[in-house]
Amino acid sequence: MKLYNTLTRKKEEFKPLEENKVKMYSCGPTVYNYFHIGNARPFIMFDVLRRYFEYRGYEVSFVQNFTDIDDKVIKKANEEGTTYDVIAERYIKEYFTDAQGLGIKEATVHPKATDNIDEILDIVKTLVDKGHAYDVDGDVYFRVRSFEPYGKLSHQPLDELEAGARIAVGEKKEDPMDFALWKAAKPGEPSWTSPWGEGRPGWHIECSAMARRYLGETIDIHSGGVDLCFPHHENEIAQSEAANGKPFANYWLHNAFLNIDNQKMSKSLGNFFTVRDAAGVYGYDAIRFFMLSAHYRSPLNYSRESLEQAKAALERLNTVFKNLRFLCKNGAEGDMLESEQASDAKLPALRDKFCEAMDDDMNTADAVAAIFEAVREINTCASGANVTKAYAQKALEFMCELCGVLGIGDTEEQSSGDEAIEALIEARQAARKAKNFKEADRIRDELKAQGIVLEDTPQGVRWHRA
RNA sequence: GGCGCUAUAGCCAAGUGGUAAGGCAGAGGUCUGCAAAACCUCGAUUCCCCAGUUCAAAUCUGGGUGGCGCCUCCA
Repeated sequence: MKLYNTLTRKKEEFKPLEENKVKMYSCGPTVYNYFHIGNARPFIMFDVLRRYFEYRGYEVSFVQNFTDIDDKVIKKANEEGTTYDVIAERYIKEYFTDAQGLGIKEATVHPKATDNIDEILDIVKTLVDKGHAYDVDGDVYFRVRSFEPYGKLSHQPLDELEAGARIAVGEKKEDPMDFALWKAAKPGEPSWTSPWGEGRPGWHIECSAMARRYLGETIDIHSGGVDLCFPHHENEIAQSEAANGKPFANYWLHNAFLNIDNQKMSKSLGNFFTVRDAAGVYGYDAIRFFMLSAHYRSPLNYSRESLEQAKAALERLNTVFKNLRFLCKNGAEGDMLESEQASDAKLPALRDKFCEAMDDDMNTADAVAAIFEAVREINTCASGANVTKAYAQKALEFMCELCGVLGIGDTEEQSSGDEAIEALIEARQAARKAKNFKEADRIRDELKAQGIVLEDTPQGVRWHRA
């Protein structure tokens, strides 16, 4: 599998540290609100990467943190007259609600920054001891000039960065580029005891600490949004490598931004959407499908039209699942027909196409295309009057396999039994048999009013909720 | 100023040296009592513009134009 590595700016063959194992760390949300549609992109895309590794037989350790202490969390707590941990717990819960809706699997570990203060302090102490950090009035800063490779991820020469850096009034740093590892407590703020007095961790250090604690000093893959490349990820590298004396992550993956109507999402432009809101309009599954329709490193534009197109495409996909499940119950008994064997024999090539796409830096757009080629093949074959259960079963397994990797489509069967509906369908069938189409259509309309859509097939009546 | 990304049919979007995937929308047809779903057919002689390299370029090079991002604790 090839992955584009921001560190080298090249697609590279993925080679794990340990055979058949992958250690991944992905930057998670700051829990002070519902997460927004832009946050959803890395969550979904790196979930797909994780699923694909698992599909290919890797044992994946996937860590995604919750930033539960930071200015925004504290601000929200103050606004509500409560404490940071109440806010954090609430939005961690809400994260899981949205993540589950979007089909994002739980990480192996979802650590919180505040559960890792000891690990954080351990790294800060090491950095101070080694001369990479210094304390001023209870703050501790990382001395960027002491880490020679600084800038290797964002490919920015330090002097150029420095030219753009803003020096705040009352700045205590030795150098404008230095960043906070530990912040002295301000009155009324939550704090923890440290060798430099009461305080709380800076933002960047938590990821270095949690990655090391749960995955080790060197990990395979670190991922996140492209905006985190600098300074967040650059700083993580500086902290981890200066402290541990080892490479931090072998592969750095960054997803491109999600724009809203071709503009950057921002509160001031009024184009800020939470996943919760968007899901209410289009459904979680359409949002996920939409994300997969483009390559993760290409900018993607969120618009009403795009989401509606995604929803329509997903319906086509889900119709296949409905049809195949129906045929598994109502199809013909016996061995596959010759035409079905021929169709079945075409599927492995499409699986290969799917994998080739995924192997090429996780090209989900191409992978989805391969799935739709399979959809056409299966629909064509499964449209006759003599479709066998055997073929429907094999086709369904194939679809579940590929769609399962991407986490799209109705790969799980929905329970649908409803006697009242079945009775009406029977009555309509009797009317149709008697050529009483007026009555048959009346019953169909009656069901339609209840959101039940009927479809007549050679194998009988198939129905689903609209 | 520094570092990058991007421009493909009405729309979304792959393809990055060998003659344009897939989806949505649209038109016609088949099937159906009528529907629905599905299937078939139709759509870029062409990939922002100009020049160049090559037997061959959407794909490489140079120039231009448009859009966007990072360099401010934003995924």
